[in-house]
Amino acid sequence: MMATIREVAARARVSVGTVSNVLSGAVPVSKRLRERVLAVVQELDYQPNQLAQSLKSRQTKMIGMVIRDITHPLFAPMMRGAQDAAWLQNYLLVMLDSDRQLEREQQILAALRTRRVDGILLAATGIEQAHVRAICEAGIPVVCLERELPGLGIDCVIADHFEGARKCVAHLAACGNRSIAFLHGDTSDWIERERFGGYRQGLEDAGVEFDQSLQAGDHSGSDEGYRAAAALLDRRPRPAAILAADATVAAGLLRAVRDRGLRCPHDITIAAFDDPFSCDVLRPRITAVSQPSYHMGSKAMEILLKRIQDPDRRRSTVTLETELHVRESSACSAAGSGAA
Amino acid sequence: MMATIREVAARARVSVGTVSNVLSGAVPVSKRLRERVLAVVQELDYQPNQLAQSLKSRQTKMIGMVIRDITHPLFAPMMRGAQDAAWLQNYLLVMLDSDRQLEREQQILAALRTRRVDGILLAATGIEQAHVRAICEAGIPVVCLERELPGLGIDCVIADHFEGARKCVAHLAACGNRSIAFLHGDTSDWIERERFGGYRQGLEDAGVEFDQSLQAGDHSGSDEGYRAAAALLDRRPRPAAILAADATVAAGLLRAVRDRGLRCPHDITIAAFDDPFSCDVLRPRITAVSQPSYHMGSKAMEILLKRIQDPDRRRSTVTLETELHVRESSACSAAGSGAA
DNA sequence: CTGAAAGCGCTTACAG
DNA sequence: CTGAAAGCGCTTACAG
Repeated sequence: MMATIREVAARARVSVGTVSNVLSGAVPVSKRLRERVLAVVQELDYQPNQLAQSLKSRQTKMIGMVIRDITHPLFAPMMRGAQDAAWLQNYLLVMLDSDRQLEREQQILAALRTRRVDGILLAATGIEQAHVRAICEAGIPVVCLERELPGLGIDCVIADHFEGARKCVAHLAACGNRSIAFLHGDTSDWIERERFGGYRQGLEDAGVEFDQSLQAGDHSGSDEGYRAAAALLDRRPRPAAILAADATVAAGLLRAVRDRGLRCPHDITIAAFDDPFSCDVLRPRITAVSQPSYHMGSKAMEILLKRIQDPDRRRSTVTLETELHVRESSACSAAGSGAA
Repeated sequence: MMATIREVAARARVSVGTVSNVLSGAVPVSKRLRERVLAVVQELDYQPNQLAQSLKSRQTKMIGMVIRDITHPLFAPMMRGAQDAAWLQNYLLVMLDSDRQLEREQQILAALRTRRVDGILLAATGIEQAHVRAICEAGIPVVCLERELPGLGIDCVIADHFEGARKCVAHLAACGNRSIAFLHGDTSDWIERERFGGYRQGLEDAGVEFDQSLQAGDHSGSDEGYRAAAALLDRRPRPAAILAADATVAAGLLRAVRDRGLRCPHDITIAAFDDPFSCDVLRPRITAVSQPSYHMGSKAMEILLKRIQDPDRRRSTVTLETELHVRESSACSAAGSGAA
């Protein structure tokens, strides 16, 4: 169906080597032959078979990106960033969705390996598992997104959750909120712990004493968040502000606020991580600390491509700043009612 | 770095053919040799090079899916559906995002072609362009999602927008709404015209005369929707219900409703296409006619794989039913206040 | 400048 | 059952 280099060569009455030389440009070819070859290429709509090229050159110019959950809004910009950075250097980014299933993730990694992708970007789940180790040991460069990986000696790109939380608390405090509660998500997660650490730092910076009774929750999930938020909201005196540690508990928080007929920010100030409600039509819009997803994706790709160039490069972890989006849910005169 | 079949053969003291036979299972191999081979395979963590396999077998077991805008919520379930259907038949689905840029789409298609994917799923933009034709002529099976393609003779999977609109209007009418307005999106788009057609059919079914003054708008976009919706809302008497033709004008509609302090569904009933605000925390939740994205993806993949098996198969267009999600924005006693 | 040949890592008839 | 050989579609020294 598709023309091969041999057919092109035959039709142009040259050797296949010459066709290859014309196309690659690596070796000079006389104008006469070059034009004859190009004419035939055009005529046959010849496209070199990259499989064969890759077999020789030992590179596929293809990067795989494994996404834990393609429906999660965090990842769309990340994929964009990675893809844009890949194009700049003539790599094709292929995206795979593991749907939070470890087994699928494993199959995907195996499939990428057997197809000899030049590198892999991991925004996945089971990143500490043996199958990732196998990939690394097979010599395929890997860059991990979102969290650091212990032991595998691979590059990572993460967001500065600690500092993000600190900045957010500073903002809340600057608005005059003294009793600032923390609505926990999954407390066993590194990211959550960083955020909590930054929260405490923020309190300290603001000269507010940490109050154990202003903490609630220890699991992710909208219902979990709802229950924990209810406990905080029903406390007397009610906290002035609540910082939700992840998007799922923030959703629960919002429901709890509404169920009580509380108005935000009038009765309660709210902020959350991960910009949970990208939904523009929601009112009030929620103040959020978001990860720089696009930048994380592009940065990770840049690092990956550098490592492909130079496998002995020093391993690095890049920490990128989060962004604080001040919106109506924490509006106050001190900070401006900044609707972005 | 990665072991080759030759190294395995040498180490197991057999021929490469024998290794291949053991691994493929196509030809019986004595137990003794098989075990020796498998032991070495294990020891070296040998993974066959799919590039070489594909070169021989002329199939890559890889399907490419081109997505117009990976950030658009419509596509996530579609990708999931396609991926699940692909795995079932041992194909790897790779997803590519064209970011609504025709040039990028073109590059992606070229990249997929040169990598000899076995088939392509298209949820793209410039599908009438020459570069798609080139793909088809190169003999790569293509299935198109969302809308039919003229002339190329390829399979398509689309949603029944006409019937979706008709059902929705039937619901609105059953709730007692007589004056049902239509907020147009991009009137040059086939999908929009289908929806409008279904709307008119629905009115007719309900015995309501079509009223030209209950139409507004002719472009997509939140601001465009806002303006057109404002015109409808400021009309006296105000329409009882408004059906928004796409997600962007629906967003504008919502803003216009709020700006006027109108309460929904008390003052006005609202419904929209494409389930625009997946955002669970939005109140009221909006009644919506959604495309069966997951099913569209899986169906398209099934058709594609069938065509790969049998290139001479009869061309088909599959039309799938939309889903009507009745929610608070159109709550009424007649239809139940059905929060799904 | 141009062509013949070897080789990338596999699979698959074909002998033995 | 097993191995030697040809071939998938390319690229790249190496002669000429």
